[in-house]
Amino acid sequence: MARRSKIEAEKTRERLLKVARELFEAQGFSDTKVSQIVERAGITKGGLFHYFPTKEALFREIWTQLQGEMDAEARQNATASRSRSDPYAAFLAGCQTYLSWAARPDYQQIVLIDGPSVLGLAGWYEADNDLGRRNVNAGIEYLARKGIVARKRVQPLAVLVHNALNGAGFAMARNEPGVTVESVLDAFEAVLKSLR
Amino acid sequence: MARRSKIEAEKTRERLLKVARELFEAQGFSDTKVSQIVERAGITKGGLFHYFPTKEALFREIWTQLQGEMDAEARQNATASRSRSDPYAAFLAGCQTYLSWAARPDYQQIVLIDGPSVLGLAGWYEADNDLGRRNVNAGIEYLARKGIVARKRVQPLAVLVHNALNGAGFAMARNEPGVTVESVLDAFEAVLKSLR
DNA sequence: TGTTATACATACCCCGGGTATGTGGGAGCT
DNA sequence: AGCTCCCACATACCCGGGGTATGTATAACA
Repeated sequence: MARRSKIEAEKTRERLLKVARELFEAQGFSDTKVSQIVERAGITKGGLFHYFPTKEALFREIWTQLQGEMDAEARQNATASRSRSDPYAAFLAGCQTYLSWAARPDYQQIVLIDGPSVLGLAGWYEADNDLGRRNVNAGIEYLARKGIVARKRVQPLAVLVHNALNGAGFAMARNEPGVTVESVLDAFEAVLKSLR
Repeated sequence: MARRSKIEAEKTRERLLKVARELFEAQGFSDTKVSQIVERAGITKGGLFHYFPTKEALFREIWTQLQGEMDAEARQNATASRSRSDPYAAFLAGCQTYLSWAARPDYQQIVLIDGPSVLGLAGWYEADNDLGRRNVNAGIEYLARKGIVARKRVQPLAVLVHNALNGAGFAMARNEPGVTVESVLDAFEAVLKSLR
């Protein structure tokens, strides 16, 4: 076999991303072998390494892709309809979106579990700061402007809230009794309300 | 070389644990090679695999060891002096201990970063439930008995609080402006106080 | 003191990520 | 149309690293 058209090539690349994402989700990064990926994609190792320099680079692109999807949805929900005029509602909407993503198995395995170990603490944090936490920061900032929380507590509170949501996803994945998207969001709102 | 005395053997095993722990902390699990460990420990691969069936088993023991140390300190601080008569103070003391551990580089790399990816979500959660979260659960339970929080919110709140503390350690490691053990604990207490 | 069990050492296997190189056909130019 | 170049893969190979099979000398116990 030899060279394909540019359209075919783009399809191959997308097929690699799709197949790898499925495998990474199901088996984790280290248990997913390059041979498995290329087999399912219908090509050979040479093809994969033509598009991605390393297996880690492939993972990184999938990681970014997932985060991007989540961010897009969070932005959309946060600025939707009635939330537009109510910053607090926008904040809650963003949190809810984030929470529902943190409950997804693919998001957990790829972003939350393998992400830190594959990308390293620095790399993971760098990208995560730009996405998940921006919404949280905006929400806390709003509470500070309203005088509900002290300004000096904005940063630590944002950290606490962001990670509280992150970890809640794991608990939901385990089907812990009494821990669902609804109950967590309910408890979360109760805490925020008590702040007001 | 051949068989050593039991005392020597125990020292060898402890040396392996000590050296591996240092390497796991500095380089992470996957970047730490068995050859590195045995070289620093002054033996060969045969020796290591005599004590530990796999590299992962070695990691698991170190993971458990670290969690045990943290748990011991948390228990001690939670039941110390004046905290003994005040369950709320005991709860806070336990949280503070946990927070200070979550800020430690070794705890972060081994328990928080590599733990989930090496041990898997199930294994990590299983052990973590028995340790870090027991204290948090006890604290929230106490607040529920006092009627401060609704009983149905005990589980989700415990999840939120536990993970909020977990993630705060990462933020501190990054030297984020305004995020220290003191400021986080201050913000954390503010939230709890508003609940009362 | 003889026997056994044990604490390692030595040599090896094999899987998996990555590389070096080949090749055949599509795209552009004339 | 035909020639050339380049590119999308295929093939073959390397090598590092986890794990194993086996050997061996000595401590421990009878």
